[in-house]
Amino acid sequence: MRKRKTHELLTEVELEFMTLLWELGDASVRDVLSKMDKDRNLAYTSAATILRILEQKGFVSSKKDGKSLIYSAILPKNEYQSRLLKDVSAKLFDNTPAALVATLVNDDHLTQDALEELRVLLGRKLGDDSG
Amino acid sequence: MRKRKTHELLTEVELEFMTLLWELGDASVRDVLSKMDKDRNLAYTSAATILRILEQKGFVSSKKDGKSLIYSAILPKNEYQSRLLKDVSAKLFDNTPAALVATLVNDDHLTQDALEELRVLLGRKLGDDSG
DNA sequence: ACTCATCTATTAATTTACTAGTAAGTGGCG
DNA sequence: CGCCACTTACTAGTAAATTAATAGATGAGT
Repeated sequence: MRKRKTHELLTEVELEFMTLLWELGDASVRDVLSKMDKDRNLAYTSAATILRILEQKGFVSSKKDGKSLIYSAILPKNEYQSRLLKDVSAKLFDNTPAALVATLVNDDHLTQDALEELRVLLGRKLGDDSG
Repeated sequence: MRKRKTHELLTEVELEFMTLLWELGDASVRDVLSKMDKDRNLAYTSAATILRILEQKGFVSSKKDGKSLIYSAILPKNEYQSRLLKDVSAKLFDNTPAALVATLVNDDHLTQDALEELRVLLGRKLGDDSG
């Protein structure tokens, strides 16, 4: 038997929908569909199903408005960002976030400006720029 | 129809096996099994299946040694680390790695030492900029 | 109130992931 | 050689993820 999933992480499609909800705030099925790429071509009922599943899993809530449901995210985006990074850090970076950042920094995806931004951020976190 | 997967990212169990292979270097099915937690209780044939699948997907290679196969990782760990972070950055941080790091840094999972480590790292990167 | 467009809920089909059993093959050793 | 422990290959079964069709409910306009 496989272990029962705990629903702490979003699946691919669930993340796609949550991203839209995070941007939209409150949104109906129709709203979410409208915000998708046209070439996504997802059936209305499919979108409705995904949103219902997200609600079952506790990621979003819904309230009735006329005959339709208005969904909104319960799980905040920044909280999920933290959660995922924690998972990635544990699974692939030996629980050493510094190693994770090192990979990013050394991977020349970062512009000089981004690096500067990070230094400012770190400086603030470390208290001041001395020592 | 669903889109066919491209096999660029590892599944949960595949990552578990790759992690062991990265540590072991060359390894037989038996070797990998031995390195697992005892309470994992995975059948020998299950492990053999996972490794064969990893080979089909091109993540590992194998060579015959006596009657058994010796597997070794083709995909280097650091390359996969980069690949995954790129994916996470794109899907959840708007392709802005600095935002990703900001989340980590602000999440007080980081010890003071880890923060120091990061500053050193950044200093080095910002120091030897040549352009 | 009736119609109808639109919505939700249920069900189903397909694919992938994971696990393991069965069968078939092979090397080593008496 | 012939046995046997062990290995790989094949097959199957279950669960989760994704998509969508069908059926049932309901609000809005006439």
